[in-house]
Amino acid sequence: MDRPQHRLDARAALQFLEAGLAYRREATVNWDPVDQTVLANEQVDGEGRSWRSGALVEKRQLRQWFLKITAYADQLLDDLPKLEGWPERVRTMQANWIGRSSGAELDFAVVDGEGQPSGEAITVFTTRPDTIFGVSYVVLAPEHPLVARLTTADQAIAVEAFCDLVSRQSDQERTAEDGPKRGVPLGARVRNPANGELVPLWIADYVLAEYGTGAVMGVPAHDQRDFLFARRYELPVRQVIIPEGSDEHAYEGGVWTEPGVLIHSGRFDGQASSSAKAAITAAAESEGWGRGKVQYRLRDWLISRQRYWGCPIPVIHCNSCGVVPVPVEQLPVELPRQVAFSGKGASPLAQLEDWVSVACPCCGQPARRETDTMDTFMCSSWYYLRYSDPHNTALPFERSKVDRWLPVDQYVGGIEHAILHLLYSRFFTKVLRDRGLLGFDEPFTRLLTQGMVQGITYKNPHSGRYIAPADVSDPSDPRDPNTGEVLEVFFEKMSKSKYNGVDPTAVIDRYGADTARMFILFKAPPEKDLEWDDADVEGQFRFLQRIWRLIEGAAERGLSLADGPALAVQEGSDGRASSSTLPGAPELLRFSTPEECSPAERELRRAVHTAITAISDDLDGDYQFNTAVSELMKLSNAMGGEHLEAAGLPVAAEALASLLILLAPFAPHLAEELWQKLGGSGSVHRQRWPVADPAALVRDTIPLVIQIKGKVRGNLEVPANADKATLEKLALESEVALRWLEGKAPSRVIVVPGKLVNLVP
RNA sequence: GGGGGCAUGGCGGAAUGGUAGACGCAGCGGACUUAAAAUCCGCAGACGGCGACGUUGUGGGGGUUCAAGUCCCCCUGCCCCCA
Repeated sequence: MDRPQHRLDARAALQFLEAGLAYRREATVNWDPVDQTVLANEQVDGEGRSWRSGALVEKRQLRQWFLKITAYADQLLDDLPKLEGWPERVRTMQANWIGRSSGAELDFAVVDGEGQPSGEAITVFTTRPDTIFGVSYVVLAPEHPLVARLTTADQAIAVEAFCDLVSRQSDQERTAEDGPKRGVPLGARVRNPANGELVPLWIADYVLAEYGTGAVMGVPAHDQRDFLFARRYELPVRQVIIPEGSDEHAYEGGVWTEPGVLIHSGRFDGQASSSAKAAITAAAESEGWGRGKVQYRLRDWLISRQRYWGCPIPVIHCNSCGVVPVPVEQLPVELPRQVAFSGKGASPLAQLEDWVSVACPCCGQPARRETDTMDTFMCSSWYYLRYSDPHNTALPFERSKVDRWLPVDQYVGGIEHAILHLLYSRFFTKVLRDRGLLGFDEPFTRLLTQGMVQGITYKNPHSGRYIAPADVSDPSDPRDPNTGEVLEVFFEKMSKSKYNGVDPTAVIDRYGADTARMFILFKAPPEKDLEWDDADVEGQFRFLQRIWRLIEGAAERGLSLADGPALAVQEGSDGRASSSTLPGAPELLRFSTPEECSPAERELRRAVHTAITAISDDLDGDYQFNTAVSELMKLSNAMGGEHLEAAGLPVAAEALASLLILLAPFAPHLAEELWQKLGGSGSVHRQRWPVADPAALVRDTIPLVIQIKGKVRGNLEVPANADKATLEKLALESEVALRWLEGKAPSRVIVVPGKLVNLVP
């Protein structure tokens, strides 16, 4: 199957191989024993079952391909503050996902039955080296490579049974803080390097092989999970940190995880726990039993998939040359057409001997193709770069083109991509930058995480059944059509099983695309979930009809955009001649001086230019489409009734042209049609965006708010240009002030010009 | 358990520390109509008052300020992410 995208994806993948950022290793993976395939963590439910087969997922060790995203962990974390155009919460989620924590690796020597060193050591990772004197046991992950060797004969059966049990659990189950902590002792002991004590070695479900060193030190007095574990197995709990100013009985029977002061810690007694972390790490380094270590929660990215669909990882395995990249001229690796989908076994590709057998590109000896395909997130991590150079057949993209168009100014996606796609794309960008293929650090300058459309949902609280809205006869008193029970009503993500979906084509057939679009924009801010409400759709439709009647009425009265003085043939700033209205260019509008306008005209112009200001602002920077639509409504209200008729042709034409140009992005079809109806030249979508005329916004008088001790007590119409002293004088003389101050002079007067005067008695 | 976010009329939602509730939906009253729909005009947080107005009000409790939905602290509830 020839897939151009695969050739390009393969090229991208080779970049990682060449950079040394792709590797293969044994990994613990989720294995579905029924479907015989690997599952992603997200595809395993809370009970540890496959989302597809329902089988209990097992842990298996398999050789898989990884991309070394951890090599970029620091950059991915440290560059987050630069992403000022991203929502704070997405940045926080990425920072938490990367999870950089500073701590130490400490070595616990394994001892034999007589307490003598056996020559082996367990290295634990901890963020709390300050608590090492409180260690009462050391725990390995059941998958830890030393488990088998360190298990004593009398524990062997128990250990094997436990490992088998744990392999059936999901990571989430294993590490949940409120879940049971289970484990078994191996029989061996280790020596605490700080105080020489011998403590038992255990394995437990709450320690993961993939995190840190796969081993932790158990400090029950200062870690919640260690505490639960110790209590269950009656292991000692020794407090070594106490809250400052308290004694060692301060939290007996509980856990203290906050900072404090060290006790029972030899030469470190009395130190603050914060400084003891560094001091104990330094001691470990100088004495050779540990070292400072920065640990990440982020794991390398497992990209192997045992699927037919997908781009094959472009390498060939040769017995003498090792892993050899498929030469560029042989890309893409074409997928075979004759495939048996048994649904079982490894990748369907692995069963096709003809396809798998190939000559090594290096030495020509018989070799075998890689049969794993790549995770689909590989493609989505760089597709946007291709848009800068879509017709290039030689390269995925050319640097000059990608540097010209990228990074993406405004990216839009759901919050569900906060970690996966958005983190992978940032990783790709940094790698390709370091390979010299592009010249920027981040792929997306601004990010909008849009909300979901939710549908009205009816549910019978007793039976738990969902009821289709069509079956609810009276929405104001929703009842189950079968039983008559009162239904629960709420808005939820649309889903077939909940009968709460909305068919967009039905809405468009009935009201048109303009209504549907405006409803969506108006109903809620873009980043919020939106509750689909037919009554609101209807309301939006009414608004567009009002505009239609407004324009039609104007056209019937002979108003035209073609012959008003407001229209001037102008050359646009881009040099393209366009005969268009320039409603906002004050130098062109001779009628715009306040003296030449009637009071009604000035009022109308103020409404027009207020709308221009507000809508332009709403479309710039943070997108506030909902308030932009409400400004359109205000403008059309201000043009309704007698208001438009009372204005002369130039002002009326300016108002009409402005309304349609402002409306065009929201209701493009209607705006264009009405533009033609009014005799506008060209297309409404090719007009210059209006610029507000400051002179039109000026008022002679403004309502001044009079506050007495911060409470609004009245209004006063005052000259708009009055200075502070005048405003204070007017306020003090006002009827409101006389009534509330009862003749006494206020002790304090705050004047906010243009807004209010606050008189404090 | 940790981190993040949110909380405003009957509903969706507006409010650079400066008149809370813009705009809309639902509602109520009126006009038009034989009637209904559509349309147009008006009312509308709550409580009190015929009214002018007054009191109160942005989840709860404190604080900063002449002034707090907005800033700070504590609490409650809901949502998301991570364990």
